[in-house]
Amino acid sequence: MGRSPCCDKVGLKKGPWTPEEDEKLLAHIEEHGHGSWRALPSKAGLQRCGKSCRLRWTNYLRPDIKRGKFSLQEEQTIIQLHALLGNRWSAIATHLSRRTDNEIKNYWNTHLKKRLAKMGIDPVTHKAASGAPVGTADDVRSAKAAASLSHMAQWESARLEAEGRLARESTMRTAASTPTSITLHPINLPEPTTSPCLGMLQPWQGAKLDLESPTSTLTFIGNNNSVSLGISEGDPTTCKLRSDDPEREEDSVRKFLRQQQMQGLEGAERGDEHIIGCEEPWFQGTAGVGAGFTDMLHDALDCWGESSNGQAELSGQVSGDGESSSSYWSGILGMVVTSELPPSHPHPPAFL
DNA sequence: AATGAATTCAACCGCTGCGCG
DNA sequence: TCGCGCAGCGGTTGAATTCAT
Repeated sequence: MGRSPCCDKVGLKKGPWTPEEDEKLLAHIEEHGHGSWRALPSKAGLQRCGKSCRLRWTNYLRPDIKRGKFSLQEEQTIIQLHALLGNRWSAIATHLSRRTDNEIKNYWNTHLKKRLAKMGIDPVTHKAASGAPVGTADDVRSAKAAASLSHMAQWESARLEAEGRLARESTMRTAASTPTSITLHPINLPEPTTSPCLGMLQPWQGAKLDLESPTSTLTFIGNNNSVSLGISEGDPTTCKLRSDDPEREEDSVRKFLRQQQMQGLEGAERGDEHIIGCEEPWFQGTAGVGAGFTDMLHDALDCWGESSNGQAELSGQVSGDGESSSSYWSGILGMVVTSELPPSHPHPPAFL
């Protein structure tokens, strides 16, 4: 670090791009691809640094960019993903494939953050802000819903981390051309556990490992190794996939994720999968999670809205989407708000 | 109509992670 | 194994635009 910025080179232009520069960059990339960004400016005849060119391309010139107002669905997706991923804009952007990370970041900072704050939700933690009005039964219900959002976010975040790690490793191992889909082979799965700990994961079992997810490039090749999900003895709240052997450990995580997937598939066969108009194909696979979050978020926002000005603003934008709520996820929310959620599971699982 | 405040968003800056020699 | 160079990411800036008075 401490390296001097590439744009410090004398003679390199900074600031807004001119139409002529855009044209040059566009023409060059269309003809040759971007190749090495560092080498591109000289090849394209631009007095810019490669970094600037890359930024201009990815944030503005790329032909597949969707510009303009964000739809309600996109807003929901951003809020959900932000709850799960935090300020990882590029990761969020992969789920809104036609939006750039910069645009999403800007939109969050200028619109969504403020709106959540207005609703009494801390945009950082996605929990009810400390100063949020609480008192009525609805307020209490809202607070619980918000708390559950955060709780779910922790669990899901841990799962996504594990999934992402496996995806990276899997990608390195397979090193195949550019497979973007997962090949699932039938395997012998263990009976679903009745552990109270894993029972907590039931809500996520409706979420399949998505076949098109940009973050899910796993390729599961079936094998007959036994699954051993380590449950910490004496502490049912600690779900830990443990092993002394990294290989077995990875295998366990893989199978754990696959178990969730298979059960999700079973759910789909039963027809109890609900999808709320997610734009991205991959999202449909994980709609259980997304829709659930959406519903819960809506529910929480609705509750707050009844006692705040935020409702008017939000309701004005909510169309018929809310109609297609998931009974599955409503059930989860019901479990939460009626305090059936065991309070003894305060920690997300450690997918180590 | 003028002006200052607020908002938006393209672009920059600095840091991190990864691949390669 | 280590160091370098590169691409990519997230935070920040500031010019342009819109809004309020």
